[in-house]
Amino acid sequence: MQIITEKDKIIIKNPKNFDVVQTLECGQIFRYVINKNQAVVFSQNKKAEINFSKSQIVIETRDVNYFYNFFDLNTDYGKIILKLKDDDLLGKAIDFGSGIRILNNDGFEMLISFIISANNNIPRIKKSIEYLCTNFGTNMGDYYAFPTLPQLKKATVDDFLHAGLGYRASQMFDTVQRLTERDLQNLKTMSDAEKFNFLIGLKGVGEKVANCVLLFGYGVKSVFPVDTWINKVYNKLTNSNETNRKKITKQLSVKYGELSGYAQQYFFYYFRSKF
DNA sequence: GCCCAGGGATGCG
DNA sequence: CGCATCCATGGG
Repeated sequence: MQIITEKDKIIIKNPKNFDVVQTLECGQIFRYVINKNQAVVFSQNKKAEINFSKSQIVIETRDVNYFYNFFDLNTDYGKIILKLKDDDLLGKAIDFGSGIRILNNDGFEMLISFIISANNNIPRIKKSIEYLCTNFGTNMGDYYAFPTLPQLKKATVDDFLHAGLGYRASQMFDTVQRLTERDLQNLKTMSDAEKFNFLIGLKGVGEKVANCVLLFGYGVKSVFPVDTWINKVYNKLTNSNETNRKKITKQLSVKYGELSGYAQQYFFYYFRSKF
């Protein structure tokens, strides 16, 4: 595929391993709208409008550099797929979702989003996040930005309840109040293990949520988040009835190593779509 | 009414 | 440690 960048536009001709719908609907992002051959995607305070067809993807945005990296356009997914495709379990999932790319999203936005995601469903997660944006994020004119940490510190437990967080409201309040902007800066310089340990120390963050934040918010591809779907996948593929997600997480991340995050997304998208 | 959703916190042994 | 139970909320 050929990538051409202009002042406020990224043009991708003959896209390979880049399917806009698959990339947006594989569960890694909650702020987007798809309408036929168009999509709008939000990250932090930024927006990108996308027109796509089989032969071309055009991304229009005021933040070309940001979204070039956001859509991971420096990564060769053909190579990744080549390494993973031999795997006995993964072949079909990759055939089904070969256009998935793992977005380089914002760490704080992923942290808040995936705290909300715990024991929740995607439509409701989207609603809650939308509520937080419109009530605490900056008005950008035709949309609201994702709230910054200082903005979200103004939210009360009741606000989080109104956002539909349920029992996660108090956890969210605790974490938002405790987090400092220095923490967010420090996170960027920590090792992967240090990041993980810091994250699971926060209320509402366990192993799965921490791994999602690492994978989608900090570009750590060696983690394998195990949710209810991956749990089902694992049991189906191994013909078992394992419920210990820690065991599953360890086994799968050992099996797929540095490519765990990619493998996880192919599995998740395939099984959630088909079953 | 029951079961489920991109699970985590808590308590108990 | 490992394990069971509980947790708001909305949709099917």
